[in-house]
Amino acid sequence: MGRSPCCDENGLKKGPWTTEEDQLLVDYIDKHGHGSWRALPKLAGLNRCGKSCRLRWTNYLRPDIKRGKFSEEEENTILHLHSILGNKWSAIATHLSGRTDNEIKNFWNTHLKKKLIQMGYDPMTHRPRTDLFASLPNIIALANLLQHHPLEDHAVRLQVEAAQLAKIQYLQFLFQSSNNYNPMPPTTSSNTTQYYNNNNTLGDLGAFNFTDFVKENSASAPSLNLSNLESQSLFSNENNSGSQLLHNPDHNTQQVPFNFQTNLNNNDISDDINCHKFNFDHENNSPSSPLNNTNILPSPHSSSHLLPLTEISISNNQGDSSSNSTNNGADQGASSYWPELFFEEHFMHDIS
DNA sequence: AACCAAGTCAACCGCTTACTA
DNA sequence: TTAGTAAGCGGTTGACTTGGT
Repeated sequence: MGRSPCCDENGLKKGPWTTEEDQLLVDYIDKHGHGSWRALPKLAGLNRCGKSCRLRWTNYLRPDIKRGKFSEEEENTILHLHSILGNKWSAIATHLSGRTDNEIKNFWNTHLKKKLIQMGYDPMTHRPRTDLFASLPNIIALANLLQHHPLEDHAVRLQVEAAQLAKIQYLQFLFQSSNNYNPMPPTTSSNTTQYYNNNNTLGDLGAFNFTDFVKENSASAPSLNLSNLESQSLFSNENNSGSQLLHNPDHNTQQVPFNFQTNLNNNDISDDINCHKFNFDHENNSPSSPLNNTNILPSPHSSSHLLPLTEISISNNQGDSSSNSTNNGADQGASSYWPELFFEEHFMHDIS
């Protein structure tokens, strides 16, 4: 496939558009429509490349563009859709009338991403961040707190939690580095849980004996006992509500966060997305998203402001052009099966 | 008032897919 | 089937703005 020639040639103008150029473009499109973008600049009397004209029109001059601050509702919608679609800005934009993909992308990068990070959540997976470096600001804040309010109960408790977090993080690191961790579903036929490397073979540790691990650690972590784990269905195929795993022998399906699992054979997934249960899972006490607890997400029944999600495809995106640079959030959510369960809130509380 | 750092956002770049001859 | 072109997309850049010192 050849690349379209770039506009550097012929000394075409680049950079910010003037009002005169805008007017020329608007006038031309009003009269003739855009037709071929490549041919448009000459016909419209613009010293720009067609691509530049198209961008200017679609991102700025189009009459149906809504400008100005994003409303709270729009913000919620973006968060909601991003948790499902990842960085599919154009797909997200189709559900926010008047907003362009570029605008949404900018808004995400400058506002929403930071917001999630500040709340301690990974903006790509929309899940609590479990890496030590992500927790570092909290630990530092804790240290400062202790300096100013030494030995307060709350501060002491936080300190203990921070120390435990560091320990757990170290454990996780050991497992991952030993196994070249790959989130194949753990086998449930016995208490021996096997972990696989990228070739779907056992990693260096071979079969990791979860039972032994639990026994060894249950003294310091009360929730780490098998009956607890079983009752919480962590290792059951049923009711994996906190982080649902899509079991599929061909390994092409992905784990989708927030209990979201769409029927891949169904083109219209709007019902799945709009009506899916995104709320905090009280039964298992396992929040799977920052949005669950904080009501940032619109409730499934109040999402009437969402346009139908009829064009969204959550198929295997391996061949998608957008996959060349960064994974979308849903993809990344699939990359950590049990460690994330392991670090669920009840675990963290008990282990501290 | 001047400087600097951080934030914002329009525009560009480079890639991909779709379409067509 | 192949190659060229058009258009769409997401990431990145850089000019501009804002706020702090």
